[in-house]
Amino acid sequence: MKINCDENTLYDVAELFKNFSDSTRIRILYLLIDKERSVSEIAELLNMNQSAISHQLRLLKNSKLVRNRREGKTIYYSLADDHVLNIISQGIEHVNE
Amino acid sequence: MKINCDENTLYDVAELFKNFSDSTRIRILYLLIDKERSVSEIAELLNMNQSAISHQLRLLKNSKLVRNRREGKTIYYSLADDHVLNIISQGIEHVNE
DNA sequence: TGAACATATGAACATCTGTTCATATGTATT
DNA sequence: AATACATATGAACAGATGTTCATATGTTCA
Repeated sequence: MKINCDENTLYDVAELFKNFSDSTRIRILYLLIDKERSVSEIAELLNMNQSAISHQLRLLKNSKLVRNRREGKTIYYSLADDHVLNIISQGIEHVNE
Repeated sequence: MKINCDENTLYDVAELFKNFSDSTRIRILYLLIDKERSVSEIAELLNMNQSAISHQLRLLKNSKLVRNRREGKTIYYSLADDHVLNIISQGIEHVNE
């Protein structure tokens, strides 16, 4: 495999992986592989408070790894694209060896 | 793609990605894609001091992402396996879109 | 053995990060 | 409009992280 990229790209890559480097965020992303979920649902599943989840979702949103949509009072988050899934599954593969 | 893993695995995955989430470390890894390199060579290429590089190499070594071998006074580091390359190139791909 | 060189290591420090708490914003219902 | 509910946000705090400095370790060669 041939790779070529400049230094700025590598900074961006580091930023990208930062999203996956925290257990809360990666567990959130993992939950979203299944289906879209509301903030409170995620909070409950991870047994964490709503604010913590909300803060992390904002980071993921800013990095364009998740999207959201409002339905009444509830906001549903979902994965932005397949890349996210691919990155996570590659990580899981690496760990399971 | 179907994924199934337990919570502990996700913690490990977060640990794995932590290695790629710092620009110094990812630039080190990127340099090692080419070929093995000594600590001082890496330090010079990244324009950083030897100690900083050495500390980061230790982290990468502990995570088994790099290996090293001694040749006289010099210690050469290289990527541990293709996974590392795969993860980086996937990150670059994602960023270049 | 002593000097020179390459790397590793521990302590100290500043910065970054994740969580909590309190509260604000936005929506639905009465 | 008032209340209840879901989410977002800012401040504060503790703990983690990355770099630097000083120095230790390990190797080679004279």
